[in-house]
Amino acid sequence: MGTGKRKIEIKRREKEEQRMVTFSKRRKGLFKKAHELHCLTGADIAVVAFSPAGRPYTHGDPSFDATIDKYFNINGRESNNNAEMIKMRSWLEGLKVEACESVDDLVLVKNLVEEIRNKVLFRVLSMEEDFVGSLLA
DNA sequence: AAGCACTTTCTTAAAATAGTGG
DNA sequence: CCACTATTTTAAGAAAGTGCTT
Repeated sequence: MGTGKRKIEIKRREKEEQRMVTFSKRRKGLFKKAHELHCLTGADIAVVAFSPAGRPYTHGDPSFDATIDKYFNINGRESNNNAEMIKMRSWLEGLKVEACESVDDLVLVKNLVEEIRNKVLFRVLSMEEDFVGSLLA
C-alpha cells in the first residue's frame, strides 16, 4: 500500500536521492513528449539534460546529432562566424606548452585542454546514449 | 565485494485530456 | 464557448534492481 502520487512544489528537490529519481522519471517523460511532438508535427528535436551527477543525456528526432548539426549549420560554411569558435581557434593555434613562460600560461593551457576534453567526452557520451536508444527503439 | 549512478516497479493520487450537455 | 465529468497519463514515495568501475 503505497501513498501514491503527491503534490510537490516545483523547486529543487532537497535530497540528492530524490533529485536523481525525479531526474530519471521526468527525463523519460520529457523525451517521450519530445518524440510525440516529432511524430505529430515532423519537427526536428534535440534535447540534452545533464543529470545531477553531471552526465549528459540526449534525445533527438530524427537524431540528436542531425538536429544539432542543423542548428549550428556545421555542414554549411559561410554562416559559421560564431565568435566563440573564432576565439577558440585562435587559442588552439597560439597556445603551446613549449611557449609557456609562466605557471599562469600553463594553467591556461591546462584549462583549455580540460575544456576540449569535456566537449569530446560530452560528444562520446551523447553518441553512446543515441546508440543505446537505437537498440531499444 | 562494495559503491556509484542511475533505473524500474508498484501503488496511488495529481494533472492533463477527451467527451458531453447546456 | 464553458462547466462538468469521465478517462488517460504522469509522476511522488518507497524500495528493489541493474550495470559498471574500483
